[in-house]
Amino acid sequence: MDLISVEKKWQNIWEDNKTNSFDYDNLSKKHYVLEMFSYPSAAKLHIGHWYNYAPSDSYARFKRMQGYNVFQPMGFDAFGLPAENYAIKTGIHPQDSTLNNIETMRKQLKRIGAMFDWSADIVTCQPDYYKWTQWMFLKLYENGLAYRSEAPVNWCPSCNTVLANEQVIDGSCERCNSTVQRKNLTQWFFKITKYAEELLSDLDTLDWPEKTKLMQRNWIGKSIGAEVEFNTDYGSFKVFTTRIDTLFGVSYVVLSPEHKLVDKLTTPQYKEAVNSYKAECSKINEIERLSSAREKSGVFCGSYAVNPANNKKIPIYIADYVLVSYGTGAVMGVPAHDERDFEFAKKYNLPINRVIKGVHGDELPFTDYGTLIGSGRFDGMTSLQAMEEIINELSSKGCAQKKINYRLRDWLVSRQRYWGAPIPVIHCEDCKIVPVAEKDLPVLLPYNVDFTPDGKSPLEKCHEFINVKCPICGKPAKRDADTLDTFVCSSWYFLRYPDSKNSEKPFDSDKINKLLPVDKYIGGSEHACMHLLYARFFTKALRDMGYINFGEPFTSLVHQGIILGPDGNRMSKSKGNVVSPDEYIVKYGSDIFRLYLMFGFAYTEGGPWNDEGIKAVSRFTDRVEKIILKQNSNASGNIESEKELNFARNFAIKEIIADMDTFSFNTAIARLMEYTSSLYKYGESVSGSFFNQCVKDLILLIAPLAPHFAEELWQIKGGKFSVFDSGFPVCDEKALIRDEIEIAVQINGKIRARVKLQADIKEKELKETILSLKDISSYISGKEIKKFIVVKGKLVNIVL
RNA sequence: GCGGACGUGGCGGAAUUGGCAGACGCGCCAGACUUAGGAUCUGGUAUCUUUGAUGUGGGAGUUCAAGUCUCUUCGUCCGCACCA
Repeated sequence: MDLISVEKKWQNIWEDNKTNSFDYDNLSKKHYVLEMFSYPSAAKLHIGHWYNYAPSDSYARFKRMQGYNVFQPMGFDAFGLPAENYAIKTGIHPQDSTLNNIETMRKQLKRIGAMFDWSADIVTCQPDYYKWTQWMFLKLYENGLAYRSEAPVNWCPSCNTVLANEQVIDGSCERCNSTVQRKNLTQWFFKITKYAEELLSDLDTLDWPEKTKLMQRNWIGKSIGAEVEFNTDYGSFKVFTTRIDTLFGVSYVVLSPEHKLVDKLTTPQYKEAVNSYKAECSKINEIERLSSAREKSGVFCGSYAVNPANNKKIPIYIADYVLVSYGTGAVMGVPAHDERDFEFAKKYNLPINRVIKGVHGDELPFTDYGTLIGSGRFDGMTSLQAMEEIINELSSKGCAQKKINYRLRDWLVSRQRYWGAPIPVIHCEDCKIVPVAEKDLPVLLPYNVDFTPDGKSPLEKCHEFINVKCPICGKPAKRDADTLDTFVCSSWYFLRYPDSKNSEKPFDSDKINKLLPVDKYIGGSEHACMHLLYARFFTKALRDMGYINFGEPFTSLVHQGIILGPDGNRMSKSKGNVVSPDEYIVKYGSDIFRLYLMFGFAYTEGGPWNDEGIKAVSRFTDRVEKIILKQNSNASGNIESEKELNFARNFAIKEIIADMDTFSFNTAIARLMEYTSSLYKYGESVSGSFFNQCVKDLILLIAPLAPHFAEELWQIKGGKFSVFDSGFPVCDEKALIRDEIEIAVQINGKIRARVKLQADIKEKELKETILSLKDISSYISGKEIKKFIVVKGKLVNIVL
């Protein structure tokens, strides 16, 4: 079969017949299948896109054949840094390069032959989409979920620009190699932490990979503890601790270098040392700062604090292993019972006071729970009792309280860049922050801007954009010059698809409530903690605002693996190991390529590219085609053969259904190969009518996996268009019942014999039969049988 | 460093979730057909000192039974909040 022309033929027929358009009037059996949308940073689809989309489409087609009304849209996540960097390098405007890339990618996506409903297409960089991204911002702001605060950015002093983390290589700017510094800017945040608890607890309701849920749990990082207030001569500060039972062992406290009180607490004598330490810290990133392999460093600030438990004066240090962004930005140092504090105390000769005793183990630091010592009236209590009691006593004095902390931080959404959705806010000297009115959306991103990096947000330099009249007082005012993180665009796109052309609202709530949540979401696991968490946050926020009636966007989630280069490394231009799908599509056609992607890898694992197996898949479709086109005019058939073939057929149906539901495409294809072999083996000895039924099922079974190929064969065999509206085969369980089954016989766990027995044999009879076997009785003679374990229908184990 | 995963023949991978390790395929070997074969078909293929024994990165443990569970160790990969 000339697959290339067959594919073109059916793609046209499907498009003309609107075969893949979603039926909005039949939502009772809807199935929303969503793949993470494409990011058009390069003009071409790479193997990663194919690997994400083609197998997912096979799943979607399978569900459709099972009678579901499948909605499978596609779009483009079109804002972002790479397009802007490309523009800085080449002078080609991000909008031009992006829209061009999208055009090419759309054509290539169509050649996959996936059943994307292109009428629902969205492009996030177009005003009719980002208008509603801005609307989301306004709604979050109205509901107290967006606020401004200072936050550090990576600043390159030589390029005069803010750098993304990815542009910082070993603390230096990727372009000019200068040392990157941290600089505080006032920026917008979304209050995702308000939903920390729900984001955590609702994970239990989701059909997601356990590892992904675990990663999100750890990312949210709930810890239950207490806040304790320490007084100083210059004001008080709080520390967060999960081990308030060790409070009597505190020998110092540490503030993070960015803590608000640092300057106040630093005495003139120590000013110089503290300032130079702070300057050093601003050059190191957080991952390095938290590394426990790095030697701890810190500096005394000259002041002392009072431990509220025992009124002891303890020194206050500034150290970079404490982060402002977590807890209170201050910790109490208990060297005897914490690894990091222990190291720090040894380095700076601070006292190490043991206050917890364990059952065994005298070595310090001792980080387990135990019994209190040296803690006044709390001596003798267990750690757990003491936590309770110490909090009670201190909270009555007003200097401690129970506190739950999350590692999760609020989401910083401001970007000092051009290629993103403008933040719909106006800054007026008198009226302060003025959100743009909904009727004035979208705030259009101007085309003519200078986005070369020179210290200012590109939009700030665009006068016709930045200068406006204040909508309240009419005085000259300025727009916010920053744009939104592209993760904001992708946090709600799944809500837009079902109503993508709505110009009145982001979506129609009734429609969305019927079509969502997404039933199956497929995309890379690298999104486990960010995109997937942000999308969940948006969903919950929109629910609480009353726009939708569900709280989780993605009921079920699957991660595809990564296809690596033939050398086992990630594909990259610089490594020269990029494999392009195009050459294979031209040579074999898209169905063969799709089949190979599904057969050659474990879907969730991926692995190094190797095209040896693609021939095998091609050979397989040839075999399928030949057997399907074979004539069998037998009036009647051999009963044994028909029974065997019927078993093979129904076994394949049953297994393939289970495999398709779990994205286990490689085993589904293996079962199809077995079934095809059975057709070769028994095809000539069965009746013509039975053979035709079997062949028809083969076409239906292969249809989701090789859609054009199957549609063509279906037509040749006289089937009614389309094969995808012809139903998926259903397993006849009766055909799977066998009269005889093989039982493995183990002695002390080792296989010594196999016997064929009647399937319905009674246990007593089975035992007798097995013990009388020649192979077995020789092992047993003269020994006592301690146990006789029967695993029904599989094996027995005789323990001597 | 922290968090998460993975490790099975020469290779890609399977294993009903604790029950016959290596399904299916590639490669290789042998045979058939053929003027011819990098086509097609059939059979074989974990290893070894082969009446048996060993074997799922290494070491220990739980169990009648471990690729699967526990501990430990080595190696590889992903994420770490401004790449998306």
